[in-house]
Amino acid sequence: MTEKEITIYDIAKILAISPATVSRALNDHPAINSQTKLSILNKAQELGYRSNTFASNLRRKKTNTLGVIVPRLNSNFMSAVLAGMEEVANNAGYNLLISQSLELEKKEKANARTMFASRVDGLLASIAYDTDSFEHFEMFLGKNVPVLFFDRVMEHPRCTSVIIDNVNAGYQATSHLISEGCRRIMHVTGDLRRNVYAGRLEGYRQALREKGLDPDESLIMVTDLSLEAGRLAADKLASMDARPDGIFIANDLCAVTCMKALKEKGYDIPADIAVVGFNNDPVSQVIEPNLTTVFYPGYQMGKVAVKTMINQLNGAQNIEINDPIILRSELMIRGSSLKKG
Amino acid sequence: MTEKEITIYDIAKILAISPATVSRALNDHPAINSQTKLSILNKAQELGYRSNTFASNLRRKKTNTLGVIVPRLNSNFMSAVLAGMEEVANNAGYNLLISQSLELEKKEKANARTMFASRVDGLLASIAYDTDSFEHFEMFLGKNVPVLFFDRVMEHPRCTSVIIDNVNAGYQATSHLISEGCRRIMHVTGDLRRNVYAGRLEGYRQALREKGLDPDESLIMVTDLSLEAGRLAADKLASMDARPDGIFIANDLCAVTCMKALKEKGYDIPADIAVVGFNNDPVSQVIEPNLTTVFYPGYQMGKVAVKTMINQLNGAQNIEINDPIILRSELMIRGSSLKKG
DNA sequence: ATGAAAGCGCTAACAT
DNA sequence: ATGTTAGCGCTTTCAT
Repeated sequence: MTEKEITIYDIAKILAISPATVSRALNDHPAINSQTKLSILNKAQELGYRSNTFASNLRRKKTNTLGVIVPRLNSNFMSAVLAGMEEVANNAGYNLLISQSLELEKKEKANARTMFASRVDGLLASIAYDTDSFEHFEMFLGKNVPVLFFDRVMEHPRCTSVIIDNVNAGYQATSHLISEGCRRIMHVTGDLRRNVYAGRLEGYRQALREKGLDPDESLIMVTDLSLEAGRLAADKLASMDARPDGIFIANDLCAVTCMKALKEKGYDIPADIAVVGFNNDPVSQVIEPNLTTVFYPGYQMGKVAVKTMINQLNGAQNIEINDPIILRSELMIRGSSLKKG
Repeated sequence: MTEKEITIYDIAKILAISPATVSRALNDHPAINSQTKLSILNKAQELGYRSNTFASNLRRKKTNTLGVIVPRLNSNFMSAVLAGMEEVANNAGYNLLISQSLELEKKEKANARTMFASRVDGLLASIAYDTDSFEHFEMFLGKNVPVLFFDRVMEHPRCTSVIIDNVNAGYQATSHLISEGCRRIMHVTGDLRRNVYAGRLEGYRQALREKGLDPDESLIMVTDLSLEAGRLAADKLASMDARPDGIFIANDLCAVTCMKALKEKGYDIPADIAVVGFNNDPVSQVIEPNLTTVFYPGYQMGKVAVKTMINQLNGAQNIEINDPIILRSELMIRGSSLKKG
């Protein structure tokens, strides 16, 4: 039933030339007569030839595939990252093998193994909440397959990172709250093993210290940033004696749930309590008042990550020099934090 | 620099057996002595052997890769679908090559070409808003590569579909509004070339007719279901002489924006106007009042789609008998539609 | 500018 | 239960 696949031998035979010439023509080899090349290309087209990537991969020991492991696909941010990655990858002739860890180190490891077995040329990863070990990435380095981290990164001398300046973003968010008159600012964040959350917390502390506000550790709440966590944060806030007048939450979805809970409790946002989120998720513009948040360039991050990876694969990039690549983020000021108007 | 890759020949030589035996052992061939198998497996492990999928693919003319094309990755629904697909695929030894069309037929076609060139064993697709042509799927069928559609499907005698009963879901949603006392129900939907939207509209009409309510075509609004569309829907509703008392919107995100706009205009939801959405997106539980919506089993849909595909690939499924597979959906009744309490 | 030929690593038909 | 062998389709050195 299946139509026979056309190979370069078929084309060679018909054109009475050698397979080598056909292969060269198809790969745009310079030393091929342009007439010959043209006739080969035409014939290939006519016969519906498609190159057999396996034979090619087998021969060249390259897969032209990049593995991507993300915590979850279902965020606006990740979707933007992937769109950016795909664009650059496609243009450079690479495929993407994408998988999600669902925030579990265990699944992340399984994904990594699959990628390894598939012999991806490079691996791009953003790590799960609970990942501690680097071991599942080590095997790639062992085979000289570059590993690049983006957003949620691991420090490793041989791995490049593409990130935003989380410290600065946290600093901006907190400074903004302070400048709006907040003096007691709560911070809800995620697993501090992850750079993104540790950084934002650090920025929060910096801003407080700089303005002479004493960081009160009881105002810091480490959660899983789930919707439920947002509700819990509101409960905690409401139960405090010295009630906070501002709250900085490291994730918009969580922040939105928190806002909702606060409103139910009768708080006026921002008058009673100002709120700042993180991610510029669409919901930030759905909730009322609209949520002040930190935009971060997912699309660009995806593009930069893949570009960097491909440069490394092409040897254009010195792998020894792998300082983190830091992208700009931006505080989007909206109603939820504007006490002063 | 790169460590030498271990092949079955290396293992064979060390163990003084033939490569064929090694291959069989590694593939769990029944006719292999369990002692031999064990020693081969141990040695493989010890040497860090990994099978070369290209050589294997080349030989077997199979890639063990399924292509997946979705409109967008950034929805809760799609992310659930993909998680389901991944689980089944991984367990069956298949990889997933995932790409997004961003709702553009043009990109969908480009994605399809990439998948084709990558020789995926099967293609799973949910089609873009504006796709008219089937041509980019035809090439797969030409090579006997099965194509399965899920959620947003195209009718084709040789393609299986995995869907929910959109007509029934639309019927349930609308009937619910009617039973809550609504008499003039607006319907905001997406491109009617897509089964999901056409079906929901059909269900809406059925429910109205059944209750003796005359479907008023001016109450039907075809949009791109974007956030902006939600605002426009609210504007339209407010501008109508005979004002609707209920609205059924075929997408939660759009519904939420619409609700927000309605509340700004001073409408009381559900008293003035009852709202029903679609998808059971997390935002449906963030907006106030919580949004009544239709849950639909993404995770299960993904699992079923891949299972069906793999069955077809294994010849276990008769490809000629490909009635659509219909999954259950469920109306989640919440505050936004409860006029009667 | 083109060709001959070897070989990438694996699998499967056939043989024992 | 195990071995022999051919070949999947391509790329690439070496020759011409």
